[in-house]
Amino acid sequence: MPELPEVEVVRRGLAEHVSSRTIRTVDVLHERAVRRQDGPLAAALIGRTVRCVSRRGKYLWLPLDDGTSLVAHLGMSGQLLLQPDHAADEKHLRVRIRFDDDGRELRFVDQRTFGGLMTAELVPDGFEGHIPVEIAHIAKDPLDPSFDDQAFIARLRAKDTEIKRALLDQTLISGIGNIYADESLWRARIHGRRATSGISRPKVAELLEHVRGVMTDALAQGGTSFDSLYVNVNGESGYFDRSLDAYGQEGEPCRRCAATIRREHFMNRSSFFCPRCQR
DNA sequence: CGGGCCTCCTGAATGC
DNA sequence: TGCATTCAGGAGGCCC
Repeated sequence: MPELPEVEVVRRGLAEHVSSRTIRTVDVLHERAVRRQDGPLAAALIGRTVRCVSRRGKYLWLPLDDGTSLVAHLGMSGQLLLQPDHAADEKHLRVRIRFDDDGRELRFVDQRTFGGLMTAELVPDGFEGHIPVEIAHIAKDPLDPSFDDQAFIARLRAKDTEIKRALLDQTLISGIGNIYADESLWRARIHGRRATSGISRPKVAELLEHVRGVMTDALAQGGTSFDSLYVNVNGESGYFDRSLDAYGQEGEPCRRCAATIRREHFMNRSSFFCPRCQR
């Protein structure tokens, strides 16, 4: 389940291996893997040179030499792999991109097909930088140096919703999924169903610091548990290697107070929390 | 307009 | 043992 830290690990791996390379062929093996695309993906990509690899929240994009970009979202089970041309196709290989050189090919592999690729024009984003127009509505993520803490705190407190819903709202703050939402709320000792409007500014600021803390911790572990040389990035294996305090810990003692971690249904998924620490 | 529910999908885990 | 059901969840779309 790739969230911001896992996607950042992928970004770093890709940046090292696909920057400055020119695309020669594109094979789409599963139509669903291409989203919101105007015309064939191949037509938009062949002959283009990759400048670098950027990320916002859970979205990745490769700026190209014609002012467009190749945008990727891993969804639930997506992987971007760099493989030798002769390597056997993965069972869920969806898109194959070969370059105009002897290096490895880029493969988009996705079992559940919740992820996808598309091309999008780059549009100016603030004072510097550009962003694909299709994801311009995605908020900055908390590891972005230009993330505005005070604006985030004000917007969150003005919302009429529950705090966990707000953390998962990618137009308010991006990069947080179910796992990091639960972990951040546990660290901040806040129940996910608390009303955003009822949480003080300092408490929201503290929660934001816990979001950054858990992501930074995960990124440090992700960096060591993945082999960046091969970019065999698998969100699930990284997640299982991580030590979690709340998510998936139903029935286990809370590491802080020893109360039993509980699980509740929330938004058609699960929430894990400590009933004593998180009132 | 915005909150919040529904849906897409496949394979592992669970139930009987 | 085997078949059927449940569960996992990111985010666009849609309803109210």
